[in-house]
Amino acid sequence: MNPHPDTPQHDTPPQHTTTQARARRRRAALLAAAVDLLTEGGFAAVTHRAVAHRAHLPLASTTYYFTSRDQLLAEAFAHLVETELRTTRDWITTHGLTGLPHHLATADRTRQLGLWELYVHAGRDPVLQQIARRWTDGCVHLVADTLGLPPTDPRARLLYTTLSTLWLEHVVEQRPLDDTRTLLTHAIENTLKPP
Amino acid sequence: MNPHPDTPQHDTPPQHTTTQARARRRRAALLAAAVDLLTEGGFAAVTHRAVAHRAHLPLASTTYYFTSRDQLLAEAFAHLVETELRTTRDWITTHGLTGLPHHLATADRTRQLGLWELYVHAGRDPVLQQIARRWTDGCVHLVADTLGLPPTDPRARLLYTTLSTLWLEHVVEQRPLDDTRTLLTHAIENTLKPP
DNA sequence: GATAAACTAGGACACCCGTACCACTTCCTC
DNA sequence: GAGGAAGTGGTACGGGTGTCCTAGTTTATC
Repeated sequence: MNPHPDTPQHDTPPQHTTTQARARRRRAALLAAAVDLLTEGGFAAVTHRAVAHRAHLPLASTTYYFTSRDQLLAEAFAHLVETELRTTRDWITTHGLTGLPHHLATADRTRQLGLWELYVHAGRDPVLQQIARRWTDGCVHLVADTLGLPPTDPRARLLYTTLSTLWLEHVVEQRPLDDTRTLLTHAIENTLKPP
Repeated sequence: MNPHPDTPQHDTPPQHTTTQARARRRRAALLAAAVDLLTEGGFAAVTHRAVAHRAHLPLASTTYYFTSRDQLLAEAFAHLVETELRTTRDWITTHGLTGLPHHLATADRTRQLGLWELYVHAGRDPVLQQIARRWTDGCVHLVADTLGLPPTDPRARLLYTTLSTLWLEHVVEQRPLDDTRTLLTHAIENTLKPP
């Protein structure tokens, strides 16, 4: 939460931290800045200069710690996916699947937009594509766990497809939340009832 | 299909066409070029220069016929949506819903990617957002018609959510087509069987 | 303490971008 | 036919981009 996690101290160089630790912190700061920019302004907002400026680091640090912008984006995507999976898992375990619409309503919309933006972009980049698959698999696994089904159960897979679209539509089109809620309960009933 | 629909003829100006018709053709050529570029290289590929070059027209023509790049993108999106809806409707009426995976397999993947890319981007632009809503509504309507349901039937809405995700995943993640097929048949059975 | 390695910081390069400008030609209206 | 509007095409401007280069500083290893 420190806004200046590693501002260079020209006058008083750090003493009780090794430079390696400092470098690690800087790299993490750059990554966090990239994620933030991605969620705020979308894909095009993640530029070397913007990232460096956000992290309070010189421009060249971005090319030093990341070989290219693509690599930076890939790592940012992976980071975002992991964070989002963990957050959603926590939320579901305490509130259940039916509470998801409320989660959608309270969550940061631009953040979700950035995630989806990168997801679609993954269709044009093999590296990102692999992360996108991990994302889908993680979500399906999450749904299966919540329903007490094996991860390969097609019912979990199907319910996730509905969940996914409802989520995407909520983020992109900003449809009324009540419709999403009723549709979701419909879907859950459908997948569990007809044995 | 003519690669040079309106190449300027410096030496022999057109005679049997008025300039207004020529201008209309030029505008359409620019729009088509924008759609092509969008589907090929994604969002960032649609630049004034690239569009003009693709349409074999001078750079300034893009700013003459479109007030800004945003307007050009919006019109390209609308055009793409309309075309895609019509194409899919034709396909479904002749092959049925269960044949959709085959349609996905044969359709131009990059084109679909461009469509989704723009769809997600619509979350950041109110004008595009409206087009995105029209797209979803059109798809739901299409599904409802095929199933013989009223357009407001939640079952059509739900089936579309599954369809949508399967489609998106196929385009982005390139999952094996067989899984998509079996999941789709599952979903169709689920939505129609359990009254 | 010397030497190599890692890191920092600023600037520069070449490129592409959206858009504006300006002569020029062609068409439509009176 | 005259004059204004519409359309055409080449170019310039200011700005932002990814990446590279280089000189300086700090740290780790011998």
